Amino acid sequence: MGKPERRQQILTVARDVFSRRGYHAAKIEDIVTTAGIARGTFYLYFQDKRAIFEEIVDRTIARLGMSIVRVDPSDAARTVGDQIRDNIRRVVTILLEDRATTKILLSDALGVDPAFDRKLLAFYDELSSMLEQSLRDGQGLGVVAEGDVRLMSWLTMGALKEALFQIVQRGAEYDEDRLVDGAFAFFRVGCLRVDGESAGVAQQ
Amino acid sequence: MGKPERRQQILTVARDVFSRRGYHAAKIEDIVTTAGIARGTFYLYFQDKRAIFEEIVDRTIARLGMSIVRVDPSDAARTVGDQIRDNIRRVVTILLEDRATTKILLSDALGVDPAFDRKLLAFYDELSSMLEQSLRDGQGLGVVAEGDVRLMSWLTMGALKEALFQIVQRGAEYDEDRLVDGAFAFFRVGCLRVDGESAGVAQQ
DNA sequence: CAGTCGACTGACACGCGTGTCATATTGTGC
DNA sequence: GCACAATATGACACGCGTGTCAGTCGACTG
Repeated sequence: MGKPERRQQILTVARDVFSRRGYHAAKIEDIVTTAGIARGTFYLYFQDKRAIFEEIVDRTIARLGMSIVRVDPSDAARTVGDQIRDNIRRVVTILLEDRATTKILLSDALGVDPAFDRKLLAFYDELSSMLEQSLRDGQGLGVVAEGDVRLMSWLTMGALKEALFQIVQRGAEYDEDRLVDGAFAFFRVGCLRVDGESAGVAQQ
Repeated sequence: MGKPERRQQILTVARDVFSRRGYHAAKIEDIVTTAGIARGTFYLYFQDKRAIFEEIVDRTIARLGMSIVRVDPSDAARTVGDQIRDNIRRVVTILLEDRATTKILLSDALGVDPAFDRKLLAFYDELSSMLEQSLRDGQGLGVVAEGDVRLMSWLTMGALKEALFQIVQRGAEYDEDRLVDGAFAFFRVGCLRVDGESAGVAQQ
């Protein structure tokens, strides 16, 4: 087996092991025996456990980062709603494509080590800021509800994260379109239909 | 110091250490030195590291479980909307009350060990099922939008979890009312205002 | 066939953190 | 101020997983 193939093989095996056991419970021994190689071979290809983990997660993070396209309200071809929906779809597609990595990203990636935590939180921050800015722009255009955009961006990100986590966590099949449309509808009109009857104070 | 006080002291210190360092990075040594006691003393009060962690998390989980009250549509005094808002408020109050524990619960609790993971996931499942059932009931009453209730319950839970996580993670002050009202508004009417213009397929 | 080189091997040493236990210290009733 | 229990101590042994490195193997070369 050539060097690049071996490297890729170890990466794939490691991804599955991390996904199954979680970062801390996953032993190099597990990866090595599953891959059918010796302990030492692993260290010819990766510096250490953290390095291979980081590489696995980084790939998906990078793809996610690329997948989000700024909404252009002046685009005559695609409505703002459709552009938003497309963003959701791209994120969902990437994350459902490689479920093992998604599970790692959404449940084990935090708590690996302080430096990596910072990196991951920085990524989420970046996403969140981008979303926040988009929402603010949207408010100016009247396509986003009034209110705290920072909170909205958290709520939005969290909603999608949890849905994707549940789907990959349970290994359940779940139709991509169903998820994208369901999430989009949720962001567009919420889920409660209690308008008018609530005696609560209106926000803002 | 009496036995119960000492026990409580260790619990409090441990909570802070877990919150700061995360489960795996937190050493018994850290807890013990912070509490100003000897290593052996710790083991007089708790069986092991996992046991004290579990006790910390269990408390909050139990409180959360108790805090959610079934919505009663026939209640003349409180509208359905207000009852839902109250549920959100109770959850938020509990989780913002003890931010250290909330941070542990929302970022470190998964990946501690397989048995504990199952337990935690079972709890989330329970919450999710309860919510799902409520949403289904709500659909019957016309106060919940049509659509996949399971997905809605994930989106809802995730939205709240992320918002709370971000707040405690950053140690940011965030007004409880602002959060409750913002989240409620989000669940009620979403955040996008792109009605009519979207050429996308309507869900369901 | 000897020589060289890259890929692979796996026994082992090392560090680290946990949990124990024999001992010390503190507190209490008489 | 003694006896005895309750509480606390911390050096230590143990297990475990990581990362290393001296050495094997086979392929290719002149």
